[in-house]
Amino acid sequence: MKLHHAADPPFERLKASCKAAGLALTPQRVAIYRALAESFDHPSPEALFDRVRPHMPSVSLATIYKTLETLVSLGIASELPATGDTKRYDANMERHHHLVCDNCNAIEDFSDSSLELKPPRTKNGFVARSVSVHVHGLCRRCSGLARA
Amino acid sequence: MKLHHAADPPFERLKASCKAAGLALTPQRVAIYRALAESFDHPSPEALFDRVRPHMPSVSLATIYKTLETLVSLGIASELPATGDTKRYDANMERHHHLVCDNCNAIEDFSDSSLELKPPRTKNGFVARSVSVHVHGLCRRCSGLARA
DNA sequence: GTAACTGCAAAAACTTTGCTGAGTT
DNA sequence: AACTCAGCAAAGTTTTTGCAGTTAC
Repeated sequence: MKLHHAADPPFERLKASCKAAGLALTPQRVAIYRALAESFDHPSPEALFDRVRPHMPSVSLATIYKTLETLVSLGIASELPATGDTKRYDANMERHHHLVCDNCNAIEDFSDSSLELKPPRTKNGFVARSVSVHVHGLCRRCSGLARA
Repeated sequence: MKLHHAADPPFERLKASCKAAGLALTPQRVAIYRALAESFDHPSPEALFDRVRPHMPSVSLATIYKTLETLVSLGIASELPATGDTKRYDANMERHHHLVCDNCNAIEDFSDSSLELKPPRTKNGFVARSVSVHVHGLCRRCSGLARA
């Protein structure tokens, strides 16, 4: 199946971003960005590695790290503030917030108009640019386990 | 000077928590918790190590790590969600939010009634317990540098 | 006195870097 | 053809672990 045609938003987005920055559009970047864009659990580099490998067995973990850094610098992915041992990434650049499981460290997106915030502003010399909300608690699975 | 008398809230808090949990009140725990409670920049383990060492030259970094984990399990400190290479801790357990500098990774506390949030609730199987807000931007120093 | 804790050093886990052959433009 | 990039392996950080002597209770 042919996936790299025009109606492939992640591919087009990556292509445009690379072109604008003068970077090569390599198969690794395509595969890694696609895997990230299709993930909704904010994967660690290692998790992304495991998802890309089936499609591209030769890929290396070092390339995952380098590529994630590249995607962040292109502005099409971000590193999430997270607790725990590894970095976590997200390709969803729209405004959204996070549900963080304090037990298993899973992170899911959510949007909630009751949590809409006033626009960032200046505070005490600090120049605000964006706001993110973390709701901590227990995810469905862990809260179920806790009850069992 | 005598610091361990009754009018020493951090010491009393730690003492009570240790007693309740059946843990020993060691000089290391006292020094580390005190250093954390007196810090307002959400130090990394390494930074805390540097602050404790002048008072207790024999302390080891491994003890800092173990003690921070203990303080979190006692509920008198927390690990912050953070980007970057190291963990960050906070002994301020009151509701407050964070200003995160995207340039130097400094984290400062702030409270703002305009950011007061509705109480946590259940969402899609997720059981919410607390909410934290991260305002990203540039701290006074970095925004000043950016302008210079 | 007993149980728990610290410091040390080694190990493990995570991330970055330098280099060379290969791929993109 | 020039330049950039991926993969490998080694190095660098950060964090955890095991153990023996020491300390708190």
